[in-house]
Amino acid sequence: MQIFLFDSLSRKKREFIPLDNDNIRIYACGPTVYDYAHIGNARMAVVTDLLVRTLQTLYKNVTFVSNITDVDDKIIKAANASKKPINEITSKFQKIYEEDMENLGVQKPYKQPKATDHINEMIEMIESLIRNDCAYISEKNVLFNVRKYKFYGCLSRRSKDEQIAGSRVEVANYKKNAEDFILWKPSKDNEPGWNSPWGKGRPGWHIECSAMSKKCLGLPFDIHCGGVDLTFPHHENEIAQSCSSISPNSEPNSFCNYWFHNGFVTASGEKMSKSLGNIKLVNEILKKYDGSIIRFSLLTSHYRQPLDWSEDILKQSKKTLIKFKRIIESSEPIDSANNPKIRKYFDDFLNAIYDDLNTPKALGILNKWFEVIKKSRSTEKQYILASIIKGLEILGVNLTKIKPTLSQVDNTLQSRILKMINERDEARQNKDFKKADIIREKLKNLDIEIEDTVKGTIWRKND
RNA sequence: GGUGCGGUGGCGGAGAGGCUACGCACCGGCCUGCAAAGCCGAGUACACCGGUUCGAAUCCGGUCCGCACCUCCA
Repeated sequence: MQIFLFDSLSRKKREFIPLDNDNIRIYACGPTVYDYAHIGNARMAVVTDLLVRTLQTLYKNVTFVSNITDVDDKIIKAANASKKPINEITSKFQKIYEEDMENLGVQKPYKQPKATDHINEMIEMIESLIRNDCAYISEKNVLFNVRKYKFYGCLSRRSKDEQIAGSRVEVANYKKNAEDFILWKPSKDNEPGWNSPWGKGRPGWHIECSAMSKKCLGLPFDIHCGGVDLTFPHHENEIAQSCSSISPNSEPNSFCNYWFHNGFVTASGEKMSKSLGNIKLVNEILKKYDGSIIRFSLLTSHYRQPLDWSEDILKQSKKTLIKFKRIIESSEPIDSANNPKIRKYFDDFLNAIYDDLNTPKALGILNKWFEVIKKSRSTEKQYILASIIKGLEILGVNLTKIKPTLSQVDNTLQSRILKMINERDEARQNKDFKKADIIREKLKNLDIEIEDTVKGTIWRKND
């Protein structure tokens, strides 16, 4: 079985062929830690994590590196606004990010390099670019000369002239060409700065990923991941820098072999933005829904498709997962390790995932199996069930923590509910169904749903 | 203006020339004091207009609409 991935550079689905079978190397542009992570950040992390897990089914060693951007204009702004030191902001939000992602079942990257720990590597790379005549110094800035890289635009497919024509950005007068981008810029007094051959300054945005991917993985590596919005200019510039630092006009694949981009998350069909006030924070959603439900929701559509986020997706996912949880918990577990009978079913699932991570198709297969299990009494059904469990494992969905409800009910309300249920049970025993129904109605008004089972009456709070 | 992605049943969402996924909701039935849950069953679809073909949601041409990027942004 082979894995196929859509490569944004060639815009084709390509079979994944590792550069080194014994070590698969992946890099993903990680978060800028200046605020809470939103659902878009989460999609990127979850999808990349799924890619890693998928590769791990076929390859023993998968080295996944994802950076933390801890020096940036937005961070400086956030620090000034809150009047707190920069590292207090970045360490706080890095911690929150890591906790949130852990809740979503995202495995920790093998390495999580911080930009501020790699200033020297960035300076070295900038020096090599100057040496290779691809960068120039202008008014204490160091800029990359886009005209010196003949493949510039290969990823985003933009011609330079067209770009300039429609550009909304004002061209700084220290640039030779409008598209040239900053590698190093002087720091103002109140900004963080490092000594460099060009004076006290700080790095431009793009150079960090080039420097850290090279340092942590070596060049070239297998797959570079990120959100589609990063295609231009961030990834385009990374290619230009990384390749030009090797030697002028190095081919794009001297940097990395596959480009993996995930689609955007929107809210009510529009981009999440602070001005619209429609940013959905992972931290907030986690208060109401288990991380596995959020993760599952993110996987209900294909990773390259746009995803319009809504509470409906969460509700539906929750239902589906509770359905799976019930059937799994009511069945006897079997040892699933390398059982050929399981393999037979499980390969169907794997094939869907191996086909450019087609999670909706894979989920469809899981649901079909679910139907089979319901109808079948044969021993075959336990193999199918084991396949469902294995499938959910690949998806990184952990059912153990999912409860029918996550809503908090305080003790007073709880005892009140139990009292009412007792009253109702008494009424039912006395065949006073009218009274019983009135009590149920009252509970319903408190958002409490009840269910009479053989084991007695159970209740849950509706979200 | 340029670049890219997309428009599939009430909703979500795969598929990519004949096998018309899948889930949620809805409807009918079983079960139940009644509900709920569970089970059984039915229906509804490929933005529009042309063309190719025995056959198109899928290929070709055109039209309309939506979103994103081109500026920090996952």
